[in-house]
Amino acid sequence: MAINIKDIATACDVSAPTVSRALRGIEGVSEAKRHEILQVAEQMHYVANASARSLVKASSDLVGVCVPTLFNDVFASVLDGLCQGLAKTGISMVVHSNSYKQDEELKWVERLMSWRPAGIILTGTYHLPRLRKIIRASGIPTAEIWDVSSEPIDFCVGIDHAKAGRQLAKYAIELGYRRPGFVQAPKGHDTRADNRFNGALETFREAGLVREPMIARTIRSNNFSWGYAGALQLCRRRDRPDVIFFVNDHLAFGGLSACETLGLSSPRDIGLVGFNDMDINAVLSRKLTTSRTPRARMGRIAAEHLVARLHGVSVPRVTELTPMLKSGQTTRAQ
Amino acid sequence: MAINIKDIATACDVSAPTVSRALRGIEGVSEAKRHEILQVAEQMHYVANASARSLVKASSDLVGVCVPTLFNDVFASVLDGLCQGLAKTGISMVVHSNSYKQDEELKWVERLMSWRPAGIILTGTYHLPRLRKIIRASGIPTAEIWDVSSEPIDFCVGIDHAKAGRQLAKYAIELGYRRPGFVQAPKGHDTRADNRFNGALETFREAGLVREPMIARTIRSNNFSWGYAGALQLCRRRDRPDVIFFVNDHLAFGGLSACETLGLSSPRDIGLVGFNDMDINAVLSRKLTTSRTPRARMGRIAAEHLVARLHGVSVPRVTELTPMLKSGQTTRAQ
DNA sequence: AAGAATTGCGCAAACGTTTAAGTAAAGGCG
DNA sequence: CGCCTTTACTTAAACGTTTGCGCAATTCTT
Repeated sequence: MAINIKDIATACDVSAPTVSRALRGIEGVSEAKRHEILQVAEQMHYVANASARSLVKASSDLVGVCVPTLFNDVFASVLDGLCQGLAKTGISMVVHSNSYKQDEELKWVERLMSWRPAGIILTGTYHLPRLRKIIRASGIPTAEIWDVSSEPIDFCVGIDHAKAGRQLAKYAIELGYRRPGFVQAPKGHDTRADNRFNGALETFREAGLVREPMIARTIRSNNFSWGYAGALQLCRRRDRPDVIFFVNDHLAFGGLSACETLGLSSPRDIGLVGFNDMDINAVLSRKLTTSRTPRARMGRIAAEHLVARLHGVSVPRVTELTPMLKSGQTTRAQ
Repeated sequence: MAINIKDIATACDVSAPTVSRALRGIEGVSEAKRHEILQVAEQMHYVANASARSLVKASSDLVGVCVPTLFNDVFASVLDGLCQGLAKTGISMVVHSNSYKQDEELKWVERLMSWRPAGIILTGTYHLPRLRKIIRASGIPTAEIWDVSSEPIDFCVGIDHAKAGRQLAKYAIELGYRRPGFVQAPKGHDTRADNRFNGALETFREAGLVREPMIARTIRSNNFSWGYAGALQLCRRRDRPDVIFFVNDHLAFGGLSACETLGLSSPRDIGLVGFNDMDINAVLSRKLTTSRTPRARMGRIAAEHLVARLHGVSVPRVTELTPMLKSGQTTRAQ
């Protein structure tokens, strides 16, 4: 049915390997023949068979990418950056969203492996042991993004979330906040968020300010209502926090609305702190205090490093980028 | 290096085809042998070679998905829905974001074809003629989502954007708005947005209300500032519009900020209308007037239909879903 | 109990490409 | 002119699966 290399070979009166070489631009084919072959291939609508190629090469030009969610500019940015960085090298992306579930990530990687992918990109540095083992054993170049670890599977490009949490907490303390509240994910749901939380909490503890942290750990169908519900829960306490840290900006926006609902005004009555600096923040009249994560850069670097690795060039095991604190109008002025 | 079916065959003292049949759960292998084979495969860490399988089957268990952008809840929703709908059937998604560029979509499809994908999912129903030809010729089940057309390549699942535009315009006219402005994409950039625009404009024209429509056609680095800039442009005109239609909610939020900057209050001084009903809208104290697009449902249906097609079951050529008008607080009350 | 049907398996070929090894012709050099 | 090198190609084998066919052993029929 579909045209293959042999059909072209017959049409051009040469052998299959010659066609193969001509198509790949490899030495050993006369200029005349090559030209003829390319022309015939074009007009016969020849489409190479990637499976056959992968079979003999024992490796494909596919790269697997697993993100925890697609409903987040961070991962959209990363995917977008990867897409642009990889597409020009002829690599295709096999994408999966695992809803923050490690076992689903593992299952997906196991399926992915059957394609002998050229590279793998995972989110975060916490994975099931079996996953680490499988990937390590395969020797496939693997990037872990968004988080950093001293012992990546292969190499990582990300930020130190605990540090980021500390930075935000330190800033809040300087502003005079003393009773922090946290709208978090259930433990283990989002390890990076947990790390930010722990970093922030530690900082408050070291300043001797917090014993029992006020935490809301609910999850809702979407990020905004999750933040809304969490903020509501915290603000209704008798010892209402004077500042709330949200898992990310999405939740913080929800929190902002919750405060309005309760008649609380930010920053007068309560401080609100997000994370990521979503694009929407740029156009808000009352900007959120948050931390700008360099996600586009992260995607670009991850793509570059991965491509380098595919060419056999070695890359740094750990590439730590730094988020930038952005003081907004949801915390009091200095 | 990697374990293959023959290694297992040797270890179990059977032939390769028997192992193949055992692993695939196909008749013709005794229960005892099958059990032994599965066990040995497991402990030898056997990973099937998808390329080899695809080669002989002349088709892979990959599905290609192309979206115009990832920075939009609509396509995040769709991808998420597809991911969940397809993953359980063992299908992997090859994803590409083409930045609304048709020629890039074409190039990507050409690359994709080399994998002999089981299915293809495209966004919208406008494509380069060559792309239609290629896909039609391949006979690969193909879904076109987000838009509908009476002549889909194969089948489509989406909404009628012109109708959606008309619905919003009709509502605005009922509310008494008479001088619409439009913050649009450059012509041809986003065909669906153009259709919504045309539908809305027509409706105003039919009501005898508009001669020369007021249009801002700028693009900015992100949607929010794009809407901001567009609104600014329209509001500074001497004959300022009394209602502005934005390509989507993202832009409308930017527009809302622009109005605040200019000291204009919505809905008192100006009406603002978005599209999509982004999740954030649910928690805003002043909700945007917009149109709720059934994107999650769209993704689910597209996945279901595609899976059905893969099993040889036929599906309706055109599945039209309907968006739901959501009146908010950025247009005056009825 | 003889023939027919079924079960459980092996053998060989095929899928489309790449790669290694080989060969004939052409060109270079003394 | 004979030898060596280079160029342009061919042939054969390999990659890991699946599939169609064949064949023996077992079970079922009458």
